[in-house]
Amino acid sequence: MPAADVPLDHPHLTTVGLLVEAHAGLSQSLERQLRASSDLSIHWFEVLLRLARSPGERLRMSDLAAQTTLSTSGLTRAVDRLEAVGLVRREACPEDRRGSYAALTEEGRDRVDRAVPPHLEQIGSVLDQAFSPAEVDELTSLLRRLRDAANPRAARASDPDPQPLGGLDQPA
Amino acid sequence: MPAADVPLDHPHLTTVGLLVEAHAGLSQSLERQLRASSDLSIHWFEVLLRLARSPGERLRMSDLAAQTTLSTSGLTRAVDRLEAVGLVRREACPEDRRGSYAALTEEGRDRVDRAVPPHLEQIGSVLDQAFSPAEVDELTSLLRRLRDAANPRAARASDPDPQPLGGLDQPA
DNA sequence: AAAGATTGAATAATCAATCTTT
DNA sequence: AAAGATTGATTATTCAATCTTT
Repeated sequence: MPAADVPLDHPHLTTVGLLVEAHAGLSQSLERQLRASSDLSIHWFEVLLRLARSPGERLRMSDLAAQTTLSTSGLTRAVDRLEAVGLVRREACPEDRRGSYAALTEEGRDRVDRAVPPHLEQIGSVLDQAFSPAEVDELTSLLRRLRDAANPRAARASDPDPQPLGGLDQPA
Repeated sequence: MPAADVPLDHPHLTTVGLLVEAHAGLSQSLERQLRASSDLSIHWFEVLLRLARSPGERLRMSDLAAQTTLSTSGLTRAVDRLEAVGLVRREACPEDRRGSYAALTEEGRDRVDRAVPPHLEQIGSVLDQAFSPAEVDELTSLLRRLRDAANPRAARASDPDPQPLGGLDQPA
């Protein structure tokens, strides 16, 4: 017999369920858009964007892995494929010869540059449909705190400047 | 040369990035917990939970697919595996013989019942660490609207009772 | 011996094609 | 012919093991 006291409809299960559904829905819709406009998967776009934002448009393999959803081996394969189509190039790492950089090629940079505007348009259309600008900010702030609580590692890996809130002085 | 006017750091990219990171971080942490306490993957748990919440503890394959992140073929394989370990059973569908039900077995029901409490504890510990109760409600409401905007199909598939906010009368 | 990165083997997810029933 | 579900082939992801450098 089903245990009557197991809270199958606890609100926290709903919260997590909605996070999963929101993520899945948005990912699918963005993937479709990126595929159609720029022939990129959402994962490829994510990798290229992270590189484009990094100094020298390159990043150590392990740092790049920490900034994406991929394991280090998963990232190795992804970069293999990106390299095979000429969007990314591996570069040797002079100061630590164990290491390796993934660097954007000119073609890779070009592809992100062209992919970003229609991508932003799509994101904007979803967010504008659902929220006021203030609510987008509110959502962003809540998601950042959730991310920090659930995944302290990624919190450090990305977000070079967490929150320009002022007031917190010396970096310790 | 890098196009100077491409907004690589547009706030909307950050919002989406945080959604992805929050989802990945929470999923990983919940997966670890479920694996350790109940030997279930987060996907299996999700499937079993959806079934446990459904009338008769069963659901048509396609409805179940619509409520999860899986495609119909992905769900077929997942149910194959769940059936192989005895947590789910397929049942014929009398009123439409093309169809098929996935139904919880007694053992399956037992597994969810035992998995839910420690799972809720883990979710609670993350949410309580990051938010006040009012903020959890705020986040939930924002996520629901985002989900509805990004994925109208899932919005209908799950959530039998969207929001007990009152005021909106006839279902039309 | 530990860190950075890669590889082999195993697992899981998808698309397109197929089969049955409506 | 369309809907529900499954299967074959392909692709992607992970874990554990390996190799090189520190």
